[in-house]
Amino acid sequence: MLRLSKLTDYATVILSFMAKDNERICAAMEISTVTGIALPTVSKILKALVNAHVLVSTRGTKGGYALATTPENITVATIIIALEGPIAVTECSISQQGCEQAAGCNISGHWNVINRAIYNALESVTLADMIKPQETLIPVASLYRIENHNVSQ
Amino acid sequence: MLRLSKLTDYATVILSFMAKDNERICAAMEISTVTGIALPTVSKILKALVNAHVLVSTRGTKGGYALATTPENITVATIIIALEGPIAVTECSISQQGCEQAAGCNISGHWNVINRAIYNALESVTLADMIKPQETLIPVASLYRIENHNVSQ
DNA sequence: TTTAAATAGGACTAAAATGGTCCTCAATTG
DNA sequence: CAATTGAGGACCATTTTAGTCCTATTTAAA
Repeated sequence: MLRLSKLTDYATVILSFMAKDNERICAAMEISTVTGIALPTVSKILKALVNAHVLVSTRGTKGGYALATTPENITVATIIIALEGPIAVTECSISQQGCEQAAGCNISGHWNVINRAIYNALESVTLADMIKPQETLIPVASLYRIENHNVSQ
Repeated sequence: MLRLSKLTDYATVILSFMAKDNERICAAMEISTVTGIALPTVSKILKALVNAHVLVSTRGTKGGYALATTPENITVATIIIALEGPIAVTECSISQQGCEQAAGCNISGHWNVINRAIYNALESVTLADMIKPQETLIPVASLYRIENHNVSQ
């Protein structure tokens, strides 16, 4: 189903909450209470987001987490990569050593096209978009097809 | 990583082989030999593709599988849906009952935009594209961004 | 200077999804 | 009627994922 993991889903919920009042420092405990996600799980997610430079953290009493930049500059692609690693639909698109399938696998180039398309779609939606009321987004819902898009002249 | 399953990956390999000489009826055994994928696994995939009307089958001696339509009419989206079910990046985009997260989940509408973008990207590549030599595809690799695409007038 | 509150990092366990195999039945051809 | 091939589904083993917990480390405040 091309599903992303629950942790990534949680991450968007957490970040959406933090983006509503950005600049503010939130403790993991507070986020857990507000979102209803268990504290250890929240911690795990926040740590991953710090490693990916989506959040910055301060330790000690009064410490916590805050957005590293404005919600406009945080894309869905960045969030997904932080939690799940590089966006690639097939195994062979990541490890460059190609697949061991003897005969008919010269299709990896085509997967790369698809990967790029998906990546760009995910890169095009930011955290700021996510916290807008839904109505504003609906007109954008009619969408893209590669064959209609005359990119190569 | 937004990965699709191995079975789906195998399916594209199998279909690429079948598309090279379409119209021809291939037995599961033959496909297994050619692709190097174990027979029971090949069978499982072929059955799923028949259920999704991507392939048609004939039983009995001299039976086997053939494409249900031309490679131009079989999209990557169709193949993925056949093996993995509907394309949806989050759980809540499938089950319409919404998530139980108490507070801040009014972002499902935004996921739908992303789902549509991904779906359309996958719908835009056909089996016929997949069996073309890679070179022809590379110019298309510069890609799409929602914000540049003035769809709603 | 001590204490409490907070994150960092990683190990570990349990649960769920996936991959892969196998068995029995049904259909078709020679 | 026998051989070949697909249909359908049950099943197990493995891998992945989710979730928890423990032990530092850092910082602010008492």
